[in-house]
Amino acid sequence: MTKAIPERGRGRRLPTAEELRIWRDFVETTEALKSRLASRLQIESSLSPGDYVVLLALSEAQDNQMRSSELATHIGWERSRLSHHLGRMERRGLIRRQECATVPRGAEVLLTPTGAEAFRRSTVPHLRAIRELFVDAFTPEQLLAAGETAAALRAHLDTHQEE
Amino acid sequence: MTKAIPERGRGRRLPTAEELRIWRDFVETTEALKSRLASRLQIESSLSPGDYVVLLALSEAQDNQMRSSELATHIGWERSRLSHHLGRMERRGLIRRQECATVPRGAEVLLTPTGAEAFRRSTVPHLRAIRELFVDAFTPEQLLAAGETAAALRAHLDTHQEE
DNA sequence: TGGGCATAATTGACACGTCAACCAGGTTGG
DNA sequence: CCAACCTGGTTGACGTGTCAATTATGCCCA
Repeated sequence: MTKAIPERGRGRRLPTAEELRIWRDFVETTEALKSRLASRLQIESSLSPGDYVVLLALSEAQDNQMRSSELATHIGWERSRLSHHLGRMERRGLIRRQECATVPRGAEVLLTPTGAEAFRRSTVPHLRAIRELFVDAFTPEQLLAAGETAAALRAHLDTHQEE
Repeated sequence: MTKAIPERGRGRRLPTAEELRIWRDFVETTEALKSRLASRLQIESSLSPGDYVVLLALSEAQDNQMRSSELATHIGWERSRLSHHLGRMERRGLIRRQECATVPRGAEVLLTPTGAEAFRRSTVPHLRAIRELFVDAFTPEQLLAAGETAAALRAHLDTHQEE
């Protein structure tokens, strides 16, 4: 059945002009959204999106601290990326790293008072920006549709892992 | 009418948990999509997404060349970003820059045979990847919905320029 | 006992982006 | 005339991300 068109089946088909237009619109727009939010966060709180996710995770963690690789899996980052980022955050006094008592060679990442305060001050403006730039872009139905778009995409990407 | 709830009108409302969930899903997924496509392009053609858009623009340009700042506005990049990127592409022999005859202080960017060939070899695999990773994630209706999501978002971002 | 292995994390090299500063060459107005 | 500005473009500094290599530590087992 799927072989009805022998040499040009689904596996070889290229996107139509319309599909490509949607694709371009989609990437460009999400790109713009990301950068607008990043710049708001930077201006209002002197934090990058990366800083924010790290601070958020630590704020919600037991004792405001977490093992480095747990943190990495929790926020879905590669260890090396996290390591670089923690280095920069440590320089700015937002977090601290110390030897982990229980795990050999483990590093405990912990929120400093400075970091906790920076996060606390950033949340409301950041959430407001998310509402203004993202949520308010849609009607309630459109927002649900956006959620379903994301869900479909995610499911597809998850099942089609790189071989 | 919009003042029905005096002190907590639209201007102050924060996203609900559900809105936030959708938001996070949306950014994370688009992020993953972008990186998956970039890595396919890299593996299959040794090009970055940036390379691709530059090469695409030049391929479609008159005589395979374009003034630097025209190119920048055409693909929607800042001049400085383009300048840096062209430097890297020039090092790899994909493009060349030369003085512009007509415009004082103008730089003409032109496709080299190497660049043209690299682009030619990259298109089909790249389009295929777009179909596999993006288009095939959706039913036709979902794809349209994704297009409308992008359109609504873009319209919103355009009208709400940074003040 | 002493290789090999696995795990946890860091490091270095390099691509990419942004921001601000800078460098030409006009044009323009006091 | 020349200073003030505008345009086109580059540069440097720095934050960010990926990949591959490296370091440190414990474990397993021949």
